[in-house]
Amino acid sequence: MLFLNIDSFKITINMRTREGNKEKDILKSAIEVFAQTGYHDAKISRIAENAGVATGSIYLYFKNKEELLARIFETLWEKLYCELNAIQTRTDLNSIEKLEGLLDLIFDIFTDNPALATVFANDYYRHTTKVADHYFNVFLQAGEELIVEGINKKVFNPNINVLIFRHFVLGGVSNLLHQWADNPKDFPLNVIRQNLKFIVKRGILIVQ
Amino acid sequence: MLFLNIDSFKITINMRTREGNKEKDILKSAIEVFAQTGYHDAKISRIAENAGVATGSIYLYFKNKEELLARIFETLWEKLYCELNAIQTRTDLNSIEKLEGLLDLIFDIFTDNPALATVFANDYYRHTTKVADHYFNVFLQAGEELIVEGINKKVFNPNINVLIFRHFVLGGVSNLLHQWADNPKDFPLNVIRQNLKFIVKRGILIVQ
Amino acid sequence: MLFLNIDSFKITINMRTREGNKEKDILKSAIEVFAQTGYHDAKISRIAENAGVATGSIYLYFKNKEELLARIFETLWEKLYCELNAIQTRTDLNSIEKLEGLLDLIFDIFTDNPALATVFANDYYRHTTKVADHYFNVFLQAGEELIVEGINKKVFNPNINVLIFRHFVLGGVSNLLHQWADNPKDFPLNVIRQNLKFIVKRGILIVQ
Amino acid sequence: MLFLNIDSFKITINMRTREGNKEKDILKSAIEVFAQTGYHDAKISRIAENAGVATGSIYLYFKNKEELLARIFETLWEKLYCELNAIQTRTDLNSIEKLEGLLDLIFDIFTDNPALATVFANDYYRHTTKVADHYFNVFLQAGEELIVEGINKKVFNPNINVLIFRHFVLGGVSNLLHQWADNPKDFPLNVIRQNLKFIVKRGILIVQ
DNA sequence: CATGAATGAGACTTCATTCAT
DNA sequence: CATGAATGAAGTCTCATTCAT
Repeated sequence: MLFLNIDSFKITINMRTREGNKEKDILKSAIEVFAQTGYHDAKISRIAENAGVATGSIYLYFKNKEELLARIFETLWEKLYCELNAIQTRTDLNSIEKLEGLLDLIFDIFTDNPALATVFANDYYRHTTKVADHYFNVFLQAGEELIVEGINKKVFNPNINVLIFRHFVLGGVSNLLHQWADNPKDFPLNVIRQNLKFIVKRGILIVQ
Repeated sequence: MLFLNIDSFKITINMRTREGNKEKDILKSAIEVFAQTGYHDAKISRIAENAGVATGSIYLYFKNKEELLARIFETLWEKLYCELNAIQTRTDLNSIEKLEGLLDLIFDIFTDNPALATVFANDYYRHTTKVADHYFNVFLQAGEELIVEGINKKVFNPNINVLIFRHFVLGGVSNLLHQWADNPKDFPLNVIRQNLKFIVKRGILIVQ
Repeated sequence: MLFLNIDSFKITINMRTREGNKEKDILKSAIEVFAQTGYHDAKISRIAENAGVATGSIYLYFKNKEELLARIFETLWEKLYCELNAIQTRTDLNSIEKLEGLLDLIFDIFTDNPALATVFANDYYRHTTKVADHYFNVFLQAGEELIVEGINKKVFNPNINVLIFRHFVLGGVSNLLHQWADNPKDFPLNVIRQNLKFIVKRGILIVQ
Repeated sequence: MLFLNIDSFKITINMRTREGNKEKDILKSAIEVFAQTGYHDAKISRIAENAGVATGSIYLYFKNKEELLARIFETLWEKLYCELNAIQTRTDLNSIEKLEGLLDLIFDIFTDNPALATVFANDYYRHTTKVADHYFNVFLQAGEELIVEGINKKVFNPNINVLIFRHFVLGGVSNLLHQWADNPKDFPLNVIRQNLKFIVKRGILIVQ
């Protein structure tokens, strides 16, 4: 009896917190609207409507419009960083496979949410915050380590500047995803992925 | 004496207005301000002040803010297209040299005007117009032709999707130039250029 | 044991709700918050938090924010009116003593609740209601009667316009209390009280 | 000829600056609207409409709504201070006449602009700024000096605390003007002025 | 009675664009 | 052609109030 009472009490408590996670709904909606119109032309009222909440509700979960964008990227980079770490610590993969894994990772994330690619390509650098940038750099540095490891193992070309390589590949991938998100029928994603890996690998591999 | 006074008075007044092409001054100023603040946060009044003209004068030369950005890129792509054509028609260069020439072309243009790289990376896709896009595509297609020619001459890998390659390289180059424009001390431009060529070539070349 | 547990559980729950009069808690809290921030900048949520109740609970006791302020003053004027009546009906006091008693009355009330002086000085006239104003006027008229009585008894100067005198003294007292509530260390309340009585009675001139 | 040219040049310049002083129009309108609705409920759009300008024009002359109120009082206190100084330096007036002159000064200013009295009574203390407060205190201290001078000349009672006297009289005067501004028909201003001077000087008691 | 998440109306402020001079 | 003061439309954000639990 006592347990039952306590349980029903807990249930009562939980019912007060929203069932459908409104915060996630808003973030999802914001990504879509940001992708469609760009950060500046995205109206809070439209994000709210698209999320199925009232305009004011946005401000229960986010301090302002800027934080909305920042949180999108914080979440994104954190997720990417965690999954990259999982790849990095695997011992059953060689450096080439790890690099391919990293590219797959990026493609998988953005395949699940194409709008994110558009928002990243158009609005990230202009509107990022210190916190979001921190997460971004942590992720990028983990990526760099993967390359450095490959260089040390004499699999990747040591003459390539890692920082430049990273910016080049990131820009290329981001642009490809951006174009794909805007016009997915022009080329299938798996074709992009294969071509990309080929270009990246043949570029970095030591040619015998 | 009287005339002289009046003349010198007029001259003083005239010195506030530029001798040269006011339209060019405005475009130059717009590129700078767009680069600094982004298209949306760029205020017409600041572009005018930076150009040494009155706010209203902008509208004597440009229909509106959007056209200002559009004209920047129309000019840019047109110039790139012309110079690429000059390369393309040369008979003393092989495909590899032509590809390198294209990359050099892009680097040279943006080296002369780093702000342009920032504006392109951040604001082009969101705010371009049909006309600007037309010039852009004409330039890109000329670039594609150069690649196709190389494939036909069995210099470039025929398995690579040219469209994907083009988007990848363009995104990569643009991101590199953007990073460099924001932070030119991180890596010298000639190092970027060399690395880039190496990555692009080793990626696309048929390995013997 | 089971019952005991349930009881103690309920008690724990109940301890979060106040034992005492929730309506009074809210009014007390409202006075504090109104004094701190002014009526307009006072947030209902802050009044609720400060009172130890939920935001929505305010509306169980008060129709809206306006009524909160109105009730504060209704209570105040009613109390002042009752106590003034007690003075007025005393036969052991002459007119001068009754006037002093009225001033003491006002000082005593606001000494107990300095925030009230600030709220009165800043927000009463702008946000009062008909009901609160009615109570206010009833109190003021009782004060006027006291003065008229003194005039009839040839103790107070008959040339003084009673209405003007009342507005002048009320304004002066209210401002003094307001300044004191904001900065109680500048001058002790009893000094204010003595000076005030003196000025009201004798003015500023040295009497020959 | 030269002079003529220069003159006509100046005229051209002056014609560009507005003829009707828009800044003053806006301040005048703001005082009216602030008096009618109070600072918080005064809408910028209504102040603009009332001033005969567009909403956005307000912001050409004032940083924001707060500065609008601050400038009203800065102007007011500065004017009062200057005129009080003129009185203070006169040698043909004794201390009593100077005190009366100060009260006349205040009455004259607010008679010209009754709304100002309402705004002062209701909104000054809550919304003043450091700058406005500085001007206010400079004026009040000049008033205090006048009283101290009277005390030194054995005309005013030395037992009266000057600070308390100042707050009392200021509060009383302000309340009287406020009541009068709201309801000017209840009592004519000259009656208020005479009664006030009498009470301030002589108090309420019949002097034997 | 009590709660506090959700609502949405409304105001301040910005800034691209205009137009009288 | 040139000017820059003036315009006014439109979006972000706040907060009193409600209502499902």
